Amino acid sequence: MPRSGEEARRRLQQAALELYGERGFDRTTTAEIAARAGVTERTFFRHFPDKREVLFDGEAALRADLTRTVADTPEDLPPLEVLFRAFRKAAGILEGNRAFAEPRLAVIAATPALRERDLAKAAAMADALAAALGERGVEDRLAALAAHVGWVTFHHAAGAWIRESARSLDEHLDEAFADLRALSAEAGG
Amino acid sequence: MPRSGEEARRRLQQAALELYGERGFDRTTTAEIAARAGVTERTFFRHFPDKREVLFDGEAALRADLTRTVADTPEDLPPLEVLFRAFRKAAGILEGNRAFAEPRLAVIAATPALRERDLAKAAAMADALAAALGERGVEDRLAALAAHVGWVTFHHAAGAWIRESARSLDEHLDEAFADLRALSAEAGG
DNA sequence: CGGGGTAGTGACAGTGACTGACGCTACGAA
DNA sequence: TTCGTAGCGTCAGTCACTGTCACTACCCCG
Repeated sequence: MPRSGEEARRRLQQAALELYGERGFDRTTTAEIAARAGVTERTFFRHFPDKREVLFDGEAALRADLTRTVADTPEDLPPLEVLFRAFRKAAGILEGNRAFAEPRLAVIAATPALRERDLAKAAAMADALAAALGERGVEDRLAALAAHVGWVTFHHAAGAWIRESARSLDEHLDEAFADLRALSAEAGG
Repeated sequence: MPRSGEEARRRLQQAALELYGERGFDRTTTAEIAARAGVTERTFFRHFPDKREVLFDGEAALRADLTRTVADTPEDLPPLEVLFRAFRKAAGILEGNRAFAEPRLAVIAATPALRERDLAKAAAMADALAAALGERGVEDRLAALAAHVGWVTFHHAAGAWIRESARSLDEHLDEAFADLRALSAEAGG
């Protein structure tokens, strides 16, 4: 029924998130998601390659945004600092999506199949960030390490932000990266 | 046909590995695996929960072996050193399984669905190692970090061992952990 | 204003992963 | 020998996912 295509896509995401939350991922069928979104099952698979991916649609945009920011950061800063600034810049997008992000993380945490996909997305994200750092001249292995560490720190901050509604994602990012610096400092040797 | 149960299991693993290598993971059906192993498709799913898991059967045993070794290491050593010794001790198991390990890694590297599962197994392994370190009195966050870093280093060494047949897994482990120490030393700050 | 291209969709059929239920048989213990 | 059980075969069924074709709303160009 929806004409624009983008609208159907959004309704499918919303319906999937609701149903995964209500009955659990395993006990909801793609046909049910499509029905709640007012389309056919076939249309679901036209928008998303599989039943899991419907919850990870924003990742590509986030990845593009982060890597572009990393590439465009002008100053000659240490790798983790570059990542930190990119995360702070991207935080705004997430802040506006909290109503979607919160139940999303809850469902992922409760579903092994979704945690698996989440790990794969994290690995892809780290690879992309490492490549972006490499473009800045950071040596390969150092870039890879910084990208992985940076991403898990961001992920950690996002989780804390969801659990602790009171403070902003920016504050959680500041705190997480401060903790990281402290950890690194005391781990010397 | 096989009577012991364990024999059917091994034949299913062997058949799956061969077929995944010959036609690729996506183009082999569980029925074909079962047929080559001389059993029914239903029996395949009695031994393995899904089509991917047939390649990850040894992980539980390896995990048990590693955590036990970590727990039993008597001296008061730094966390990464404890892990390093556990890996060296477990290396013997893998050395004897090279004929299985080599094509296995090739298939995993070539198949996104299997890489996803591999990442999940790595995360589970790191969690188990972190818990084992925690039992030794290592502080939680430090244990988690050491476990993750240790596991990726082990994984890295195992990959190098597969690619470079000439040298033993022990040698690759020595080199990987030496590299890790050098990296950590130069990263201070 | 009319006609053709196209993007998004519905309908339908089909494959293959995975599950539940039931019955059979080989084998070890009593 | 008999009985319990573990491993297996068989069958039916659900559901994720795919290929194909036809339809329709919209958009652009004439």
